[in-house]
Amino acid sequence: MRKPTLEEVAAEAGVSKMTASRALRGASDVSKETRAKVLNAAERLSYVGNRLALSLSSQRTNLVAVVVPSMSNIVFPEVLAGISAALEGSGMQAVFGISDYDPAKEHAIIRDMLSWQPSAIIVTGLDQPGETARMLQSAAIPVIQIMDLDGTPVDFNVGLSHGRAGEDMARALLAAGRKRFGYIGSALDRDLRAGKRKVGFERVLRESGLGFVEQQQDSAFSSIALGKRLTSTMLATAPDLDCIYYSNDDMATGGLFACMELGIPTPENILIAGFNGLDLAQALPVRIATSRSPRRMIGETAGKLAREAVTTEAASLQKVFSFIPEITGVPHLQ
Amino acid sequence: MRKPTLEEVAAEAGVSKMTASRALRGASDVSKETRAKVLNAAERLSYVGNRLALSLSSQRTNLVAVVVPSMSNIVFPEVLAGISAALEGSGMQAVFGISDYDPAKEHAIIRDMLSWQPSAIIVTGLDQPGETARMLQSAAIPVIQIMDLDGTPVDFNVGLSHGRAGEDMARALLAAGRKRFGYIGSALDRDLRAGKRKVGFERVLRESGLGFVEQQQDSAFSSIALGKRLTSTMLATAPDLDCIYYSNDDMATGGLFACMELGIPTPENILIAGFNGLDLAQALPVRIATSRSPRRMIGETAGKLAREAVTTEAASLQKVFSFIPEITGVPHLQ
DNA sequence: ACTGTTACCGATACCGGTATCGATACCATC
DNA sequence: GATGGTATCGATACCGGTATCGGTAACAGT
Repeated sequence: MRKPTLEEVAAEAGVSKMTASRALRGASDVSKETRAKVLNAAERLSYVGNRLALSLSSQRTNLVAVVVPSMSNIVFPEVLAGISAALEGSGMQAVFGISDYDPAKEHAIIRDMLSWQPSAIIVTGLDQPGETARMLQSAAIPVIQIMDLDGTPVDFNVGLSHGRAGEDMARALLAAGRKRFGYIGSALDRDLRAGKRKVGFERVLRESGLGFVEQQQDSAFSSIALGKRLTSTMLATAPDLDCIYYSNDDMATGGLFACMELGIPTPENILIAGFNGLDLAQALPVRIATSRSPRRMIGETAGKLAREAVTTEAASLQKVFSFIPEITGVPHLQ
Repeated sequence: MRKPTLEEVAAEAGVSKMTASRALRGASDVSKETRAKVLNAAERLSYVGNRLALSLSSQRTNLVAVVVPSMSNIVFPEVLAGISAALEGSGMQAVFGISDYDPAKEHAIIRDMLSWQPSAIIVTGLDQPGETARMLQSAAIPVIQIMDLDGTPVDFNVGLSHGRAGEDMARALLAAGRKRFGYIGSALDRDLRAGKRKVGFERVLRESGLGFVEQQQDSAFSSIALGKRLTSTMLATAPDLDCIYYSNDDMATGGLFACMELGIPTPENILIAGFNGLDLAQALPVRIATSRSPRRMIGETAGKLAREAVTTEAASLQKVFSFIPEITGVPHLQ
């Protein structure tokens, strides 16, 4: 009652294992009649090939390992969908792992993934600890680091500069005439990219002799509810802000909802600014300012790169793919 | 420059391959000194085991294949996160695939997944075509079908009755005094569970001698933007509705935003009802009615089940796990 | 009739691990 | 000193495929 093996299919078809293998793979050295016999036998036994054996034997898995930090907002699922779409039809398969923004867990997951001998690996960010980076390096497969560009990649790099994204947003908001800034973030110790955006933002503020008038941070991960709560708190103590920069759109959306409930006109009194350009942010009854991160595009690019990197000579491929997020929803730019 | 094999580690440590294998796995038949030598050698060569070989040899992969239809809203990512969390520390690894609500693609993906000889497989829904169901059956591994309960499971079943969820929502809305219902959905031909909710909802309406006064459907997949657009259209031709049932919370949220922009008071004039109980829906400045689907819980249950099913005798395990979504946001029930 | 091609197929050796069984050394026991 | 038990290790045979090379048959050319 076990699953049939190639050997059994071959026996059923009255040929050798090797011939059966060739027939099923559509190799050329098989006569039409033999091929038909084998295909037929495989059909009868409802044979499903064993990729463990295939991969062990052929020394290539066509697996692409993907490690992302989170699945709790829509950003990384969209990246995964992009990767998955780019891989479709190539015979390659993505395998996902979630690190929960935990470097130790990330290390363990990457190690685990590598033991499956993937043909390429896609990891989020550039800030892996040295030990992890070394492990990636010695894996002898294409390593594609995504989302972030601020740092030194192991190999390939697809993403955007979050420092620059923060700077650009700050410049846009200053150009829109805002002066009294608040910042609301969450889990910045773990979401390093959000931290980089904040640093970039602050840098530009300082250049104009400004800074954050008020800050609120929480160790929990970002969510609409958290953004709403922190915003209410902040506005209670600092009602004279004219702009709040959030760690991302989820938090910003919460901020907008808080303003709506408090009856504070946005963007007139307070301009809400986030990051990501989520569909949600686009559909909101009141637009918020945001930087559209090309998440899907990053995923697709990374997936395409994985395809190419396993077939093409690595040296001939572009190493860095840089995207610049478009800023939308800043009133006077519209 | 290839990756070192167990053989090489053994040579480095001056023992046989078999002894090295035992030492690395922490088996008992190895002296402390030998074990140390092997561990040391493995460390020096930065050896990473080859799970292909391990799994092929030991005949168990500890892989859990997971097939979901979509990654474009937060629902399935949350399910995946639940599965992933439940598997953590068990030595089992989840492998995800996305079917895009396409039965043919689903069949291909499942076939592909099965070729990796997973220890268990989790698929979404109960409505796989016969061919697919047969393939699952003959895989001789635990099959866990999630999300839906309305149908005949192959093996294990974790989810909720969407028909009943639709009925319950209809009853709640009727009890709240609503009478003129609209329905707005999307891609019902593909998202069968949304269709089942609609059917259940309509069944209850009919029992009260009612029905949908107006319907809007689109072949595109659900999104906030689509919900917003369809709602605007519907309210233009049928402004006298007092309740709109949506295929899910994304669509409903779009509906709410449309009402806000049109200045229609909700829930006073129009009660917006969705499905899922997304965090978003909870945080909205105006609450919408929704059924909280236990997505994370379904994922965790399925993951836990996968763990147990591979170690425990299948016959001794509960086959069906039924969840009943809680309805929130219906005014007079609060 | 003999040789050379071509088309097709099978035997064998892997891929990198683990299961299993047997071998060896050492010690205690009678 | 012979016997038996225990601890430790290695040889061998797989797991289920594929790569590689060699063999056979059929046919064409001379």
